[in-house]
Amino acid sequence: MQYRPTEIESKWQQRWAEAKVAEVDVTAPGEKLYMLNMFPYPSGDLHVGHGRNYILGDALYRFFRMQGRVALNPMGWDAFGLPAENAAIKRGIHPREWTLGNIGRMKQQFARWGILYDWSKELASCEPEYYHWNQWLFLQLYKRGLAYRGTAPVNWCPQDQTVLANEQVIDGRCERCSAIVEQRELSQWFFKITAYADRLDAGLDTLHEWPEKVKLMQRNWIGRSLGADVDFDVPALEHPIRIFTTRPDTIFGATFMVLAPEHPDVPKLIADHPDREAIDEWITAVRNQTNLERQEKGKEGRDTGKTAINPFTGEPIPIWLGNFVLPQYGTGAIMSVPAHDQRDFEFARQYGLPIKIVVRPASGETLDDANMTEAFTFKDESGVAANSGPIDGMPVPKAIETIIALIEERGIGKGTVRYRLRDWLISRQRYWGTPIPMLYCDKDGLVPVPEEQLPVTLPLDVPFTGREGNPLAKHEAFVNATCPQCGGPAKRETDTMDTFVDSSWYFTRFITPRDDQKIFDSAVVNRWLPVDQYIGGIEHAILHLLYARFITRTLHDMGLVAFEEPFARLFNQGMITKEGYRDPHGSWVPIAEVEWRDGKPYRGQTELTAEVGKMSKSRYNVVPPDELIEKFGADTERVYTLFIAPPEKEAAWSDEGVIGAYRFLGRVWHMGVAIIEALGNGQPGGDTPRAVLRKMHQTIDAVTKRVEKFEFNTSISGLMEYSNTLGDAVGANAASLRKPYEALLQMLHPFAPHMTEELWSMLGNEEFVLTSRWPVADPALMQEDSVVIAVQVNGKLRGQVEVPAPPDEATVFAAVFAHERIQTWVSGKEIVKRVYVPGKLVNLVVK
RNA sequence: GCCCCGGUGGCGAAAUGGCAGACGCUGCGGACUUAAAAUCCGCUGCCCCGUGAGGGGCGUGCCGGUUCGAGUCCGGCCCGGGGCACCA
Repeated sequence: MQYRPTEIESKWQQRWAEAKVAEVDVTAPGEKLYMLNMFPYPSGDLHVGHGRNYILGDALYRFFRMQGRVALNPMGWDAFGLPAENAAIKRGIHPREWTLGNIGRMKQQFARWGILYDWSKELASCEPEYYHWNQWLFLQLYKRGLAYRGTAPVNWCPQDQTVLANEQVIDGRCERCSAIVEQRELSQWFFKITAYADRLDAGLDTLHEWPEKVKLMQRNWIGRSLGADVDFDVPALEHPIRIFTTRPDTIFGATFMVLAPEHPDVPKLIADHPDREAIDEWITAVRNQTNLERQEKGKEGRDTGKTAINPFTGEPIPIWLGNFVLPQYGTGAIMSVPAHDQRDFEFARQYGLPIKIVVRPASGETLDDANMTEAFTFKDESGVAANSGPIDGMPVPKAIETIIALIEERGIGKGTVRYRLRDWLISRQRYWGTPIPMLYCDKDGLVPVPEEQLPVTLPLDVPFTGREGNPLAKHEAFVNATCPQCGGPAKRETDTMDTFVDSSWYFTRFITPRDDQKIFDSAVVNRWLPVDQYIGGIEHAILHLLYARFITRTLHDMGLVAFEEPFARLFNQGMITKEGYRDPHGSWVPIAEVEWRDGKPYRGQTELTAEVGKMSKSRYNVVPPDELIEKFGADTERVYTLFIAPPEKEAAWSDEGVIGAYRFLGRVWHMGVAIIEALGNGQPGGDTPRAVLRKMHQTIDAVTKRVEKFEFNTSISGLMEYSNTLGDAVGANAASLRKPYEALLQMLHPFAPHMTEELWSMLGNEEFVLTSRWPVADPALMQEDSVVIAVQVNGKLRGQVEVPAPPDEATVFAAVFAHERIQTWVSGKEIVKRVYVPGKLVNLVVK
């Protein structure tokens, strides 16, 4: 009987769907487990790289449900976003139609992979039933002052014709389309995530089951800095200028001050400057530069001709303007300590400003201040304050503490904490998103849409003409509304929300997705959340995961949820890459067009370069699952995908490697057929051989531990080993292997669910997915009959002896001395203490 | 520049401080076949000695340290990947 995966798989997929096996009653008793894969953007077709993500989640889900947990595994769609709108412009399909079509195809693909989702909980963020609550959430934040409209320099993507959040700008380019982002001064909607900076930072310490890497990235992004705000008197102004520094201990070395060109005091300071026009011109030029251009240009500055008084030395220091001082961070003004800050040092050298050393090495080593090539940055006890009056001789940390106390005493400033994090810009000048529920009334100004009027429905009948701004703004019926306060005419806000708003709370909605009275039921949500296991790509380390942590805290503060962290355990799977080919001009060559000559890739007469990279259509290196499943079955793809490498690692897809997984499943299949035949022949069962039983319990023990640790690759290799053991035994007495074989099927089920389900029923058992449990290892039966003891003398292997298990000391001694090649010996790790024989040190190592 | 994470056969990778390379791919040899595919069996880190059974040496990026014993722990380098980047 041949292994025919295709027939088996469609049969069971249909059966699982009909029986709704994954549907969960959220009020049912039992030990809950909330599994979640990050809900995908419905971009259309899924390739094997996407598959890794969902297969991994499904394997884990099946494992947990076999362990008796009430496991919820929902799936939905992050369905708003730019690609749908671009498709509409390019191909004349409505974004909604395009999105829903893609969702249909992706659902089919999930089914073909044998993935069990609770489809009764399905949601799509583009439907009014969902974005209604997105708008409701916005209003709650608005009420609490956490959503506000403000004017600020923002990132503008000229390609996508919209503003972007800081998190969506990568190396000065748009995350989505790679166009160079421009700075524009615009009035926009923000969420006040900075109000939660301290809690978002502190909360990271409680996330013990998150990858360190992700926590570190978030920590860097939030950028908590401890320091001090200090006022410097400025004779030319009526008020002092406040600076922020993380190194107040170096204040005696502050030899000049630098302001951002945007600093509010600048116009006054340069008002009577002889080169005022030139400086103004320079300021305008700097303001119009993108961050990228500023950095490329290097440091540039202008002297204002005015001075500030260093509050500790009492000396006047020049005030400069500098393009490297950021207006948005700190106070937009810095004290420059060129001796101990690299940027200040470079600036001082460039403009010939004085450098004064005020920290020296604790080691007593002297510093050569005449030939400095870089700043001496002592951040810890390795440095002590020098030339610094009251703090002279203090190690840096102590000096910081003391000087802050002095600053506060004198009333010229205070110790402060600053964050790099900036408010989350959530408005987008695009159509396909959640309308922001706000109105502009000539009389009442900015007016929120009353909750009972929600949802503000996104009109579907809009023209998609291309690049002339947001089509929503041209929809008269949408734009013109009535002011709920005065009853007069009002205009609707036409900006829509960043889709990251949609995804920052969807995990709470999955519990009660059809509730049309409220966003969710707090009691039920508090039972099911936090999510026990969250799975997704590392690309969301900052964006989605930070926003979700923020919004969850706001929900907590509204009294809607009891927890502050939405995801207890996080796992980031690695990408699947595939070799692709480029011609000498750099264009990608479809794999089908590559010819091989002397082991080298060619197209026509040109030799090609092989490259390994992310699968994408533009690279022509996508492996679609269809053919693969047609030929080998979804179980093979699942097993191969999990076996290929540790799941957190990037892995290169190998078409040859797939065959190994297929052969393995084939062997398991044929072994099963042989056992079933033997049982059917009335062959006496007989006792399972001890060695097989032992291997079974050892394997159960090992595989259980490995799956819990996400070590799917070694779980599968363990099962291969075990199956090889069974394969060797099957010739002797197949009928005696029923139990050990069933254990193999049980452990293999999360990886190859269809085949194991089929064999399970061929063995006459009840439906697997509904009844079977994960096997439990018996430690007593794992014990070996004998133990091999390696005898080492001075680290060299001298021989081996075998004694019955468990080994006792006397037997080991006797056996070792009886061994012809061993005259002396000593200690091992587990049984014996170390023993010294005259002149030699010998070890016993228990294996 | 700062901060992380890696470096083991031809390839993907295993290895609570205890016989490095499990498991799989590739390759080679064989069985089956008219033939091929598929399948099954054997070998497969490198070098040397031996006709053979077998034996010996070297091996986890480099240098050093701890230890009876190091891929694993410690110190210093080299190389690769990732994150942040005028954040004061």
